[in-house]
Amino acid sequence: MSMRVRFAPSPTGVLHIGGARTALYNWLLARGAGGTFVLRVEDTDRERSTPENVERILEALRWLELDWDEGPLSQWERRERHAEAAEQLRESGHAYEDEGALRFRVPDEGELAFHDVVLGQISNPLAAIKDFVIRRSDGSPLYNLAVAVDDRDMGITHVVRGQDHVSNTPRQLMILRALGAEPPIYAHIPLLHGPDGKKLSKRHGAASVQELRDAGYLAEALRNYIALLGWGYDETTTFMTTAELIERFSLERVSKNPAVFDEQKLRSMNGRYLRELDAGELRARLEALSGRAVPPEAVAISQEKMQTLADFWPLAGFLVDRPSGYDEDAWERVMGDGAPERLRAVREALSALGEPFDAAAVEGALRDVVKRFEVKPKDVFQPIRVAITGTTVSPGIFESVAALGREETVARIDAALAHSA
RNA sequence: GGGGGCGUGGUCCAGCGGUCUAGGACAUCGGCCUUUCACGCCGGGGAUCGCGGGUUCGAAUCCCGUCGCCCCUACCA
Repeated sequence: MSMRVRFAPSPTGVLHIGGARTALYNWLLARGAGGTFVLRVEDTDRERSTPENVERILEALRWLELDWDEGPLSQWERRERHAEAAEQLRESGHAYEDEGALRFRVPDEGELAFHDVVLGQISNPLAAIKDFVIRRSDGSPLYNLAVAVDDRDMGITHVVRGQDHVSNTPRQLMILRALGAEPPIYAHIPLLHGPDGKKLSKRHGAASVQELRDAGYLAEALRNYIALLGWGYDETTTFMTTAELIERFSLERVSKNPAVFDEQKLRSMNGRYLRELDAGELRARLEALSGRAVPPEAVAISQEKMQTLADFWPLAGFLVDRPSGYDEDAWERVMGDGAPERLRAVREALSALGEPFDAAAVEGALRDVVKRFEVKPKDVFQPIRVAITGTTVSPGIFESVAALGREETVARIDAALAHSA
């Protein structure tokens, strides 16, 4: 029997990080074993389970590059099967009618034990589980029934889901057993918390893959980071390609305790992925995210300084648009005594510069000015930086000036000079 | 209340009875580099492994208790 794992997101239209990690673990498991990764929707809430919401989830999964082999089967298509199973359970005496709803009968005593791949042996006294509703009075199925029936019908062999479902497992096991079905292998992975120890939510900043994508994170970096949230390969490995992740991932090594999502670490890892990207590829991604054309030189001089694609704009956006104004703080600090005079000298030097107007030539001209005025390099460079970018933070000044071009640089210096007057 | 699960520096992960004076990453601090910010490199601080017992020559690692946190206990998923 080949492995079949399934991911069943809650179709709220937003793929939360926790859900993304669950999907990733399922996907890694299936890919690593040459098995099948399938999707399905089992949320019976009509408000949530809309085609639009489901499509948004699928988009997020596609962006993460977690391809699936089938599905998702919509909840509504399987309604018949759920109804049949409920009826079967009623007829066999495993369930009974209670004020219109159908309840599953749980024995008053006894013990239900099962093996969990990450948690080990888990045992529950049945006395602690009340008879539970499996079909509402309006005839619609409830979660525990739907899951059990779907797992059976789809031949699911491995169920990897959040630890909040541990307590539901005995109920699903009882339904499966009453239906005469073979139970799958269960693995419950730890939950994700925000920095305050509470369940991760929007209050904690970016909490969905859609938000992370828009914030300029790379899918491959996110996969790497998320994989490490509850799993580790060995003592020292942090960076792994997706191929390595697939090869090395195993449920047995998944941690048992809840993890806290730390965007700073994601940023740091993303920065490294960004730096290792081919410049052309990075440019393509910047353009895809922003929908704007990005000059190759702008990418080249800012690549080593960004951590996310969004960082590009404050860093090198001055090469695309003329800054709308000057950062007040920066202006104060840099445009003090003598700065205008030095800027004028820079202006003349650059104007007089021959071709090619490249970083090396610009450096020569600017260092001449430094020498002539007998000041520190930054006394010349920082005013230029503020003049052309509006701030004190930018890529290297020679590269920046060369990338901007003589004409535009001079124009911006003139504008700054006018502003200081 | 009942049931279940978890507990290693601020965060994530490693550690599975001795090689642990507990390792790596992020964060933090200091230094180098230097035109800013980063990157990179070097170095530092920070954990009596929740706490208390026990087993053992020896425990972060095994056992018991205790405390804390989380989950389920819905005609939510």
